[in-house]
Amino acid sequence: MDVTAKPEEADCRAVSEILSRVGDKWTIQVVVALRGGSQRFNGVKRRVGGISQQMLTRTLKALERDGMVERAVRHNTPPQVEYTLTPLGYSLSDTARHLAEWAAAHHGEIQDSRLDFDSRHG
Amino acid sequence: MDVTAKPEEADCRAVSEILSRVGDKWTIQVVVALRGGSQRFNGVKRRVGGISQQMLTRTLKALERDGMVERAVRHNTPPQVEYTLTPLGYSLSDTARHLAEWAAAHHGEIQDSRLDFDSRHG
DNA sequence: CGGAATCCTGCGAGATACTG
DNA sequence: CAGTATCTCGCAGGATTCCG
Repeated sequence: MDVTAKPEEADCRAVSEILSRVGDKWTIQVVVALRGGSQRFNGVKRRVGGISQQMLTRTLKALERDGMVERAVRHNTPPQVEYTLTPLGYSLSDTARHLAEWAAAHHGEIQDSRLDFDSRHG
Repeated sequence: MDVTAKPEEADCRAVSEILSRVGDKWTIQVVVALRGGSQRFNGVKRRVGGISQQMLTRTLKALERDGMVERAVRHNTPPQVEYTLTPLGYSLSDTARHLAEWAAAHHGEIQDSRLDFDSRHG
């Protein structure tokens, strides 16, 4: 964050920073999937649904790097890896909840506006 | 929104829905740029900084379609087009503020976690 | 000034196959 | 089970040019 920037500009950059990090297709869904508690790799995969192993691997690694999830390995056969949300990860999921509430509250308005717009234009 | 889905799943889908709509590179920045009041096309362009006319045109049109901004045309020479945030657009910018606060609060933690992670791995 | 039309590019992300 | 390694493709988004 640039301390010399004006508050509003800082806000703007901050938001776009998180969005570019968190606004991808899977990150939030994975975080939400982990809210209930620790999950193993394929457990998360099942919960998210539609995600490829590759994207899940990437997403989890990125989240681990950012301190959002913790990775615990048990060296058995078959191997087990548990993923757990950190407090930071939880706080992100709370923010996500806020987004979800906004979406639920205004989804109808948006749909209507689109229909109206589309009917007026071609 | 699917009413038959469980609450958590609904949340999850709702979040990813908004994110896929609002999580692009420019939407939020344009909304934030309009918080101060009505702006003309190139005014917004200057405020956002780094955006191409094409992307600004697209972003504004999408926001108009969703009922987030209003477009008012004055047929003079030179032509003038004013863009204004609707109440719905304002409410989105408030949600964005929330995201910004989260980012500001945890940016340091994330940075530290990344440095730590990168030093332990390659 | 405020766009529309066109071209071009990199990256997000899916599918598949292989490994420990 | 939990990954890694390629290969591929679509599309977000940049640059440039043209129009009323």
